[in-house]
This record gives sequence, structure tokens and C-alpha cells, in this order.
Amino acid sequence: MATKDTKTAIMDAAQELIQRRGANAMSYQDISEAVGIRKASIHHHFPAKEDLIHAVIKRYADYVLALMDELFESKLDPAAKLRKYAALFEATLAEGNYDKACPFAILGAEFASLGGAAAARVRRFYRDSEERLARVIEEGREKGRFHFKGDPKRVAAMFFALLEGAVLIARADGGPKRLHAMAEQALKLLEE
Amino acid sequence: MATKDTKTAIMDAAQELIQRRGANAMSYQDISEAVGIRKASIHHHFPAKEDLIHAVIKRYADYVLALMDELFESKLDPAAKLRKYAALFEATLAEGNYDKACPFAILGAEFASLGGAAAARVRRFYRDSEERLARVIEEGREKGRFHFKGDPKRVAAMFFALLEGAVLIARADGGPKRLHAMAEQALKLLEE
DNA sequence: GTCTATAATTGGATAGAC
DNA sequence: GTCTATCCAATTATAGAC
Repeated sequence: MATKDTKTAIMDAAQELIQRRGANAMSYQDISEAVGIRKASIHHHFPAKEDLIHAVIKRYADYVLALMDELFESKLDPAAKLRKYAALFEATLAEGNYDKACPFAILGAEFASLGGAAAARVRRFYRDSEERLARVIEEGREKGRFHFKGDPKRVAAMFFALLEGAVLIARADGGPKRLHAMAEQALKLLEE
Repeated sequence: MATKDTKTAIMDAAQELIQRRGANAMSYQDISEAVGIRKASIHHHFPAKEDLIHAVIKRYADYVLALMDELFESKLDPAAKLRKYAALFEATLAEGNYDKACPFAILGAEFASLGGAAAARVRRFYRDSEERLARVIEEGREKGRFHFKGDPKRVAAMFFALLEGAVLIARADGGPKRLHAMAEQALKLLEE
């Protein structure tokens, strides 16, 4: 197998930098050093920084949403599905130096300085995630595993916001274990 | 009354920029234009950008934590206390162009590029907020208003993460109403 | 305390050779 | 597709006059 092509290597480096420091704190110079090529070469693949950011988050969204589909369409118990979903956030934070967050948590904070295409992608990822979560939560209620009043969509939005917020907070204090505790507490409230 | 002193005006402008765009996307030039002074004058009050960021978040933390103390020590019902607390986040988002978030949600995302003093403040604000919330949540359980299994501290951490995440997500999609719906759903789960 | 002027560096981006 | 060389704007920060 040929070594990873340059375009992919650039996107990988950019994604890591975004997850650790944010898109505003990421420069072509940083990527250049990580990948081992010159700044001008990055511009060949991604003419503007906005193009690179957009490509990275599109790839990430496609990947995560496909993962969610696979997980949520499985035969697992609805509670187990949500636990495995939450574990994805924990796994991200547990990588390397405990300083990687979900890119969409970071970009939510940097929303105002995103280009139009990237901003639309972020918004869409929020909607797509919540929509999928809502189906699992509804399934859980129908099967008698979850007990709550109100719209499953609202519970889904709540659970999603909790995880996105928790990944930022736990990164600053407590790490993956703390993130796990927060998600688990929400699940307990639903299961009660 | 004399007009607002320059130092305060600089901090006000910086805070707004942080809440809208983030600390990394905020420059002395932006502040200079907002306040109507020269860049060099800002350096007289805050020699380095890190000093300014630290001053702004210290002031904000002191303000919010004092507000929380006043609210949480009142005679209100514990559920009403949490609803009023959540309303603070909604009010922030509802200001101006619906694009202001809690500074500590933004700075959680920018955590890696913060100076040591600012990072410590952010961490401390998370802890202080959760500690105060935990007391109200415990009070609610003792009074039979909230029903849940597990540690009140975990519920507090969950509720806090939910609000910090929700303010970022709702800013991108749905606005204050959506933020309200998410907080309300969490309260319903506690009250059930 | 505020200004002008300027330094020193970094950032995103382009032209053109190889 | 990658490189060298370069441009231009922005950014943080300082020196020194008023």
C-alpha cells in the first residue's frame, strides 16, 4: 500500500490541530511542520484556509454520522446505544494528551469566524446528530427502557448539548472519567 | 457621574468580542475601534493580551458567582432557582444579535491557547459553578422536589455542561428558545 | 494617560521554476 | 505536486513625545 497521500495527511494534521487548539489558532505553518511539506504546497491542495476547514469537518461529519447510523441501527438495547455513543466522546478525549475535543464543540465556539459553508456544516451536524439521537430515545421509551415526559427531540437536544459541553469542561478539568460520569448521570435520569 | 473610565471601557469591549468571536479572534485593533482610542493606549492598561483576557474573565467570574450566591441563598424553590439560573444563559444569548455566548463556554474551546492564569481561572469557574449548583440540587432532593439516584455533584456537573454546550449549539441553531427547551427538559427529568 | 511612529513577527496567499 | 521567493496585511508590542 502506498503511503498516505498528501491531501489526507494535511487534513489529518488540520483536524488534530482544530481538535486541540481550534481553527483560529491553527496556521498553515503548523500544518506544514506536522506534515513535512511547505506552506505553498498546502495551498495547492486547499487554496484558502476556509476550504481546508470545510473539507475537514465535512469528512468528520460524514464519518461520525455513518458510525451513528451503524450503531443506532444495530440490535443493541437503546440504553446501550447511547452509552456507546457517549463512549465516542470519551475516547476522543482519552487520546494522546487528554486535550482533544469534538471538532464541532470547538467550532461552535468559533462559529462567528467560520465561513458560510463551514458554518452551515456545523449547523447541519447538530441537526443530524439530534435527529438520530431522537429516534433512539423514542425507541427507548417505546420499549419501556426510558421514562420521561415531553418530546424525544428535546431530550435528544439536551443529551447532545450535554456531551458537547462536557467534552470542553472535562478537558479543562477531570478528563474522560468526568465526562463519563456526566453522561452516565443523564442516562440514569432517563432510565429511572 | 463621570463617564466610564477607559480601563472599564476596554474590558467591556474585550468581553463582548470574546463572547461573540472568541479570544483568539479578538485583536487590540478591534478593541481600539470599539472604544475609540489607539492600540498603544490599550497596552498602557493591559501590557499583554493575556493580562486583558485574565482581567475580563476574573471580573466576569466574580460577577456571575456573586449572582449565583444571591439567587441560590434566596427563599425560592430549588427548581425556581435552577430555572432562574438557566435564564441567565438565555438572556446572554438573547442580547443583541443572538450571537453572544457565555465567555467560559468559548474559552473552554480555546483552552489550549490560554495563558496559565486564564486557564486556571476557567477551571476554577467550572468548579465553583458546579459546587454551587450541587448544593441547590441536593436541597431540592431533600425537599422532595427533585428525584434522582446518585451524587448531586454529578447531577450538577451534568446540568452545567448541558447549559454550556447548549449556549454554543443554540447560538448556531435555534436561539434562546431552543436553549430554554433544553434546560427545561433537564429540569423535567429531575422533577419527575 | 494618550498619542505617533515603528519594530518584529506571523499569517494567509500568489508567481513561477523545477 | 512541491519547491523557493516574495507580497501584503494584520498582530502584538515598545519607545518616546506631548
